[in-house]
Amino acid sequence: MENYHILFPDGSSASPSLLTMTNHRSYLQGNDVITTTKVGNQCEDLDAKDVSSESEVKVGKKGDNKGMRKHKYAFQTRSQVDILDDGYRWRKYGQKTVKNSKFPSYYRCTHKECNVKKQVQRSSKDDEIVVTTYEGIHTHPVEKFSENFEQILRQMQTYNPL
DNA sequence: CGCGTTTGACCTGCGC
DNA sequence: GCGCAGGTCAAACGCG
Repeated sequence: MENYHILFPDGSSASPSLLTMTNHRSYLQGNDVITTTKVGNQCEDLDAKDVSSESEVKVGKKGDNKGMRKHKYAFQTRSQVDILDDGYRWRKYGQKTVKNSKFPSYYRCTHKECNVKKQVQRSSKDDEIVVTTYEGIHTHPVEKFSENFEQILRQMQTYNPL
């Protein structure tokens, strides 16, 4: 029932007992699999690999590279629902039809002066796979606790020194 | 009434 | 330079 595990960038996985699913079973149901996935400059990395590391993505157009960095990392979740309750409040600001019948949705953190974005899209090949891409670092604490994601983020921070 | 979603238009980067 | 595709804006709308 609670067949649920998380794959971390170093290849280790969290035991299901580490995660308290009580309050979030409606979001993450049995057989859910969360996989942290590297996001390079191209999002096609998402479909290619299932385990790699969080990365800092250099943002900057050619000829105007100021060396500015953005943190960007992604989850692959196997779930029927798109929206993971990660403890933050998200406001949807766009949805776009893309060629390969994918429908990415774009969300922004509603907290003022916190322009963290996330993009949610379903995998083109496996309809049950939801790819959630986070971009940016929250400048404020979580607004409500989500125990399973707290664990995830705690692990993620190991790879995200700030 | 305030906040979040929907949705078409608009903007911008990139390949040809 | 042009056109396409991805990303964002913002007005209208819905819901609690």
